[in-house]
Amino acid sequence: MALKRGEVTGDERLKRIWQAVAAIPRGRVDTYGGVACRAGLPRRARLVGHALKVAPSALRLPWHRVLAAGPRISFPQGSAAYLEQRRRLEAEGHCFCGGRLVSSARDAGTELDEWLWGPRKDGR
DNA sequence: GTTGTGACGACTT
DNA sequence: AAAGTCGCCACAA
Repeated sequence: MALKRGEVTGDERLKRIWQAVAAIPRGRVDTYGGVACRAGLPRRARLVGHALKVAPSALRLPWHRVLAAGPRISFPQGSAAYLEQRRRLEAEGHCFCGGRLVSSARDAGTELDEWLWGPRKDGR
């Protein structure tokens, strides 16, 4: 309807991204690239950021669990958003050092993949 | 239609 | 290790 270019405005993708973000379990974090990949949109990390920005608060998306590569918070250090995200992450059992998120499991050099989503043997 | 910017990431120098 | 560059795409001016 109403949309030209033979496609939607991207709302479908936004929903997909929101769904992927909502699927992040508590106490777990993911990166923009990871969310994009899970949403079926590889290389669209920026799109994920945009999706989160335009995401309605009514969705109750755990946006604070989405971090930039690093893992670090994408917001400028010291900004309100940065502090809030950090606080929420700490409330879920994460630790922060400087601009970097430090997990107790990561300390030994655990692979980021395992640290992020754990071993998935279903081969998916 | 072009340009710049952005809640990014990966690669290259 | 740090900075620069490119890719990718949506949106505002």
